[in-house]
Amino acid sequence: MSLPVYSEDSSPVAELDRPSGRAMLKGQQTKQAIVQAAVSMSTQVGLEGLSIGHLAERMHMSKSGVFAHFGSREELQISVIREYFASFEQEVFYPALKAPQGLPRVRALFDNWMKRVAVEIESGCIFISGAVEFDDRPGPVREALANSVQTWLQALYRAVVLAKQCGHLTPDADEQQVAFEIHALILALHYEARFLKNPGSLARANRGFDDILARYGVPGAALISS
Amino acid sequence: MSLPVYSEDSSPVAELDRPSGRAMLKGQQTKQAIVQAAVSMSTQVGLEGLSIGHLAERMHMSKSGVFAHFGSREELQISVIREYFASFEQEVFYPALKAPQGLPRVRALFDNWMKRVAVEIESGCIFISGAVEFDDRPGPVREALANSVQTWLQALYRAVVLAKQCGHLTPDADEQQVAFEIHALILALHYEARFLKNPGSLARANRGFDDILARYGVPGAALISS
DNA sequence: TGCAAAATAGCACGACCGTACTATTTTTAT
DNA sequence: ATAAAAATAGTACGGTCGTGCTATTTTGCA
Repeated sequence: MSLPVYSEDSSPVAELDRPSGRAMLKGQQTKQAIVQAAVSMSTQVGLEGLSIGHLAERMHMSKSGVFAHFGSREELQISVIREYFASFEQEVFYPALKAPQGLPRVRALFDNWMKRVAVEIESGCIFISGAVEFDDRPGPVREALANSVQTWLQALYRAVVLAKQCGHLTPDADEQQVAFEIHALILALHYEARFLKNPGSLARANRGFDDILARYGVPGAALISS
Repeated sequence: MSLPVYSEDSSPVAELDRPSGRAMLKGQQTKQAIVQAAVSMSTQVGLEGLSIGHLAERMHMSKSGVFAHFGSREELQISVIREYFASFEQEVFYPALKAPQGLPRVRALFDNWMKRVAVEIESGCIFISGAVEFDDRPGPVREALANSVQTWLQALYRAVVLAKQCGHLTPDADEQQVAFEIHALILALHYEARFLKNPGSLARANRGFDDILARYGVPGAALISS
């Protein structure tokens, strides 16, 4: 065995981390590949179920070879959370910024979120499984996880606030309430589709969102302004 | 050490299992006490985090002494689920049957559920943590868990159906949708209060329920009929 | 009261885990 | 090409876990 093969992802990791400057060190490439495999494993078995031995096996590396990149299991878990959050941002948050402020953007955020969760019905979601695993287990892992989730929920909340400021929502609409109910729909979808395998959950989450807009949205407002 | 002391619960377990006949065997009492301690542990660390060693320690018994009552870890977990479900039934479901059919009963079910979850914000909920742990881990434990949850959600659903039949809900109300959204509120409350420690979650779940009734409920209907 | 049965304890095994320590190989820069 | 540095492998240790096996203790009934 000469050099570790990144069997997880045949596409080469971006050769350049920073566009200018020296190419990514070999170790950094490997680390990146390990983290990606670790994310993939964690979605299925959770951050607690993630084991360095299994990860090494999947990477065709030795346990100590993998371990050396992180120095501790906790650091590995935190790296997983960071990577997962980054992919979430790229997939859900940033694309929605192309939609105009107000309801269109809120809807884009929700739609992108739904698309991702629809996939995660099969693969699992670290933000949900991690929340259960680190409920009352204080420490840096819990902090990293909670920060990531809060950051995302705050972004959603701000989009709702903006929508109200645009006049897309009725003046009595409580932005925190709206964000809470959107989050609720996603959680129920994940629970009922992934665990209970109830059909129709996806449609119900979508319908729930439409109802929220029907309640708090100003009819046609999103078409006029902005 | 003469006989195991049930330090977990000083109140003696019901001396008579069946009202007539022989008193409960000593072993059955101990088993019952073990299961109760196991439920208490599982709510905090999950069904996967539950270890026979820790359980034995808490019971002031030997590992093998505890183990002998169940024969396997899986059987212990299933016993925990059964016990948890039974307590859920006693606390949430049955008391709500005293409320009249229709919206009052739906509201009673929700209120009792909320009361329980409010406590579980500190202690944890096996139906939620277990769902994440046994997402894609087939086997008898997953089955027992999913069956319990489905039974409860079905009961909630039937109460909604009844409410619509009573004329307490508008004809266009989708009973499955209503049940889904109620479940969603509970899940979001648990997530945001227990994991994120967001204040105000309880009020938002309550407000969400009121909004559901405002949308689908026939105003004053619950006061007139039944 | 004594005896069979049930309950509990004691002990050991094999598996898996994170991780420390050392040796070897590969990479990087001169 | 070579030496320093980085990356990876090898090995071992202590810990925890579920569980099988065998003793011992406790219980319940004749």
